[in-house]
Amino acid sequence: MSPRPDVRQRLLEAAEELFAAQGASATPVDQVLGRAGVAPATLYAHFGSKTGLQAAVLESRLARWDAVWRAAVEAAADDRGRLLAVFDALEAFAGTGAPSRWCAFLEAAAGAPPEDPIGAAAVAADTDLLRTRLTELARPVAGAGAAELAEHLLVVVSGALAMRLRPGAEHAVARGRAAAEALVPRHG
Amino acid sequence: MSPRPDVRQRLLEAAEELFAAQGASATPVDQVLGRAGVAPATLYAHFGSKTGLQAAVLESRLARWDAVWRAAVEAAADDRGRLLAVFDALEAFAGTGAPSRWCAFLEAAAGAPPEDPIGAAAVAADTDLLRTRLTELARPVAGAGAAELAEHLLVVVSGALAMRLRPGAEHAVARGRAAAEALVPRHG
DNA sequence: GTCTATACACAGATAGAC
DNA sequence: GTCTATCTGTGTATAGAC
Repeated sequence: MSPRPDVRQRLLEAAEELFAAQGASATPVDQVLGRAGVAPATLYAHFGSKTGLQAAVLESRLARWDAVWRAAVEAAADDRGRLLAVFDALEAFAGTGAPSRWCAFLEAAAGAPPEDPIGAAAVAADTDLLRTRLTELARPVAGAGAAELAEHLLVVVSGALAMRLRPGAEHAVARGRAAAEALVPRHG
Repeated sequence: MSPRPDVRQRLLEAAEELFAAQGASATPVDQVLGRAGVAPATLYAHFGSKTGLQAAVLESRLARWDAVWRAAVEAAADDRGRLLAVFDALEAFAGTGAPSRWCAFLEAAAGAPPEDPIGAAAVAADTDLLRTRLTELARPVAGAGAAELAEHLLVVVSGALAMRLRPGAEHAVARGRAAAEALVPRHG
């Protein structure tokens, strides 16, 4: 019960907020340190480098996204609703934690060179989760066409995330959902 | 007829290639100078700042994209083809100039803070062109539903661009086109 | 208009004490 | 484990000569 508990956790939270809001590459380490109230050496003792910190943030973020999406699926009423629940999850996820500019995984991929292991791994894990779960959820709706429908929805979800970079970012998820609804057949 | 003509143009071309391949924020000015074979002071005499250079690059790039897209529309056979020609244009555009990692306009928006005038203006101009022309082209296909269909396609196009950041980037445009084809009715 | 040389700022990371 | 203080590299931009 020291007056400064869970330094690692505080660093993670500070970094996640700032990285989400501004982008990781646009966020100096000093700013994370300032918000967490921690000294530089401590950060490097825990995470080794800024990249290590970023990897830890993305890992934690992916776990949270996974949980939020799962909950949204469970809350949905029917097969079609469960498939489209990814958009409920996107909205719910924006509510948890700090506001984020756009997708942290795409941002990591965009901000780092293609061969960078951390950016590549993070976006690969995110993509894998999206593709796998969308395919599962599409099966009751589209049967043998599930993989194809899931692929189309993966494009639309990615598009909804990219739309957050365009003017009118507030409507990005709603626009994505509208496009997706036009894509998913009304009844299996 | 000096031995070093069109310094401005050479800077623009060098910057466009490097910015497209690596992202503007990840590209140091020195690298542009090296490729163009030009001294630092010359760049600042012409463009004022790195940001100014980036703005000039984006302007030139938008003009090229506009022309390529226009040509793709003219080459298409029917109304539906003209609407979907945006995907032909995306492929053709990737062929012109240097290879690019993903969309330079979205990259500018992602790499700069939201209030940054240059990133915001560039992505706004690009978005406006996409939305306006897609709506025009959707009219013969969807009539009164043109605006709505265009909005859906804007999401899909943005998604195709974002898919270039995910594993399997080579198939990004093809996947976008497949999703779009499922969205556009077969005959008006 | 273009060059050489350099100023200035800041970011990521470390040394060594406590 | 955490802190204070600092080192080092690099990036943008400019001064001043030609």
